[in-house]
Amino acid sequence: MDGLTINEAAETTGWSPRMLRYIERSGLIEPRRSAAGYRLYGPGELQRLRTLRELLAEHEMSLGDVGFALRLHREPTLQHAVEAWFETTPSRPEDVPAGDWLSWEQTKHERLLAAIT
Amino acid sequence: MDGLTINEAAETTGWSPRMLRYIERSGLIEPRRSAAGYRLYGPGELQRLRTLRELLAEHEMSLGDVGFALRLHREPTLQHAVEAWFETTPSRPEDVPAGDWLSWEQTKHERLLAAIT
DNA sequence: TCAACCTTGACACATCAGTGCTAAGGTTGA
DNA sequence: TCAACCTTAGCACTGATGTGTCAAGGTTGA
Repeated sequence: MDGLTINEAAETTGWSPRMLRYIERSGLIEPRRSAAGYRLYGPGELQRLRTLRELLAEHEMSLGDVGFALRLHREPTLQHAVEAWFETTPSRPEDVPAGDWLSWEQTKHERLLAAIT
Repeated sequence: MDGLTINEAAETTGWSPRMLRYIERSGLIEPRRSAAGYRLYGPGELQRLRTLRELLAEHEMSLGDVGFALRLHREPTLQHAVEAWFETTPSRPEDVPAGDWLSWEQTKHERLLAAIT
């Protein structure tokens, strides 16, 4: 059975066995299994587990954040959508002649009317 | 007072006023303020608010996720750290002569001993 | 002036993330 | 064989997210 079992991996990485299972369910690090279903952690997994701890500690982020970064990494569509949102400039009153966009956005009363309709 | 007030912005974007304040505290969209401190949403903010809703709905993600993506966008250091973690290959037993890494990782008993010491 | 709006602060509640622990049952190796 | 390990499932608790609502007090505009 080459590879460390969950308790051994926990010992050498500093995570608790409980968290190793949780990290696995989060899709971050999925060790292979022995014939009987035991988790077997190889050197690669152990390294990823150790650096994962540093990553979280040094950059004030959560497992969920890493999980999302992984999604961005694997889903180009998602990455593009998010970047497109960033491109939506925070404010550009020049796009529309001054004072004009407000009328386009409708006046308060017209909007209320529209809401009722 | 050019710009929509919070309730007006809520009406046209579909968010509740409560959520607009929440989104602001999350650092996602921060409207400018009038002299008296009223939030004033311009066309840019309104657009971002609308597209934000679509982004969340269409990609099964949370405001926290967008916030983290924004951090990645603004902190190259963080982005590099995360990418470096992804590079840590999920498993590469070839790096070390077969059966060797296990001894390097110490045997179970040696590790237990080390743990006590 | 005064109704209708705005502000911040706080209570409340559901859901999820993170984490520990126990239970019931299978695996392993000296 | 049997102690020591593994598995999944589930209860439980803290803290954060997401969201509503109410209170006390300032702003605005007809």
